[in-house]
Amino acid sequence: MLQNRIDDQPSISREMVREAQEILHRHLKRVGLKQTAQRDTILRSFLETRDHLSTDELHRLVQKKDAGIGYTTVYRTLKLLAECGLASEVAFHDGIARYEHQYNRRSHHHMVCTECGSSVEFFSREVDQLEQEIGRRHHYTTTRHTFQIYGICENCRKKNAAARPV
Amino acid sequence: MLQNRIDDQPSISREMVREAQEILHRHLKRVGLKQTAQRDTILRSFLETRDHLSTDELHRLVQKKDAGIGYTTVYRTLKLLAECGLASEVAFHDGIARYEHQYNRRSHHHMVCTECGSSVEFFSREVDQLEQEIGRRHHYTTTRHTFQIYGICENCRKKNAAARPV
DNA sequence: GTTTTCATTGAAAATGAATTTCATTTTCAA
DNA sequence: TTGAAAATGAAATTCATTTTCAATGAAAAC
Repeated sequence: MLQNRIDDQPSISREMVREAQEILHRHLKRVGLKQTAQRDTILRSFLETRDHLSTDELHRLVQKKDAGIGYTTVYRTLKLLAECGLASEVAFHDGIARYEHQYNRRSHHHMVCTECGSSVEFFSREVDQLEQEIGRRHHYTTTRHTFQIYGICENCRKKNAAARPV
Repeated sequence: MLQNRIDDQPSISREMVREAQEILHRHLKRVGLKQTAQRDTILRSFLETRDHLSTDELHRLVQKKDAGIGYTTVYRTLKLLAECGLASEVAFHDGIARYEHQYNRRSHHHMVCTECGSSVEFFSREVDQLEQEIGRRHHYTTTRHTFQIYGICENCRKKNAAARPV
C-alpha cells in the first residue's frame, strides 16, 4: 500500500535529481563500485515519489521504466542509497522495511494510522534534543533514534463511526 | 543475546507473580480460553527476568522448568500476555520481536547499544506529552508510540579504543 | 581499440522469524 | 464422568529479506 505524505516539501526538481545522481556516482567511485543504467533508473524512480516505499513497491515503479530490472537489484540499490545518505530506512513496525529519500530534507518523524497505513510527518526539535540529553546522561555516543506515533486518523475515525452508528 | 537493564525497579516479588497470574486467568476466562500449566509456567518464567526477551529466549528459559513446552506455545502465550497488558512488545529494530513485562511499570523508553545490544531504560514525560500534542494537531486519536535511541555504550567505546589505539 | 579484470545482474535458492496446520491431549462445564 | 471445545507442540508454511551463481557488462590496463 502506498502511503500519503503531508509535509512541507515541493516535489523534487530536475536539478535535485542531477545532484542526487552525482552523490550516488561519487559514492560508487569511492567504494570501488561501478555506475550502471539500472542504478540510475532506480535512483530516479525513488526520487520521483514522495512516499515511504518498500523494496517491493519501488520495484514495481522501476519496472514501469525498465521491465528488465529485477527485485534483487532494487534491493541492493536501496542499500547503496542508504549508504550514501540519499535514502533512509523508516520502520513502520509492520514487518516491512520502507525507505524515504533523505536528500535535502529536514529531520522529521512519522505518525502512522494503524487502520489505513497513511502517515503524517511532523517536526519536533525536542526529540532531537532529548537524544542528546539522554545520551549524555548515560554515557552513550548516540547515533540516531526512531520515534513513531501510532493512532487512528480522522478519516478512519469517521468511516468507523459511519459503519457502526450508536 | 540477553540484555542488561538498568532501571529503578526491584526484581519481581512472589506477590506480584500471584497478581499477574490472576490477571492472566481473568483474561482467559473473559475470552473463553482455558488456564493450563504451560501458560502459568511461561508467565512465571517471563516475570522472573527483567530482560527484553525474544520468543526464542523465553522458550529457552521456559524449557529449564519444563522441557516439554514447545516454542509454539511460548509464542502464543506471549500474544496472550500482550493482550491482557502483562507484556508489551518492544521493537529494537533488529528484526526480532521482543517483549518485556509491563506489570506495574512506569512508562519508559530504551536506548540500545548497536555494538553489544545492551540497553538502558530511561523515563521522559516530554515524549508522552508530545504524543498527545502531535495527535491533537493532526486530528489523530493516538494509541501509542515508539521511541528508541541508538548509539554506542561506554563499555564498547572503551573496548574499541583499546582494540585499535591511535 | 582490445583485452582483461572485476563488479553487476537477476533468477532462483536459501534464510530465518513469524505464523498456521493438524493430530493428539487436556481442560472444564454440565 | 464425559463430551465438546480448547490447547499443545511438531512440523509445515508463509513471507520478506538475503545470498548464490552463472552470465553479462563496465571500465581500467594494455
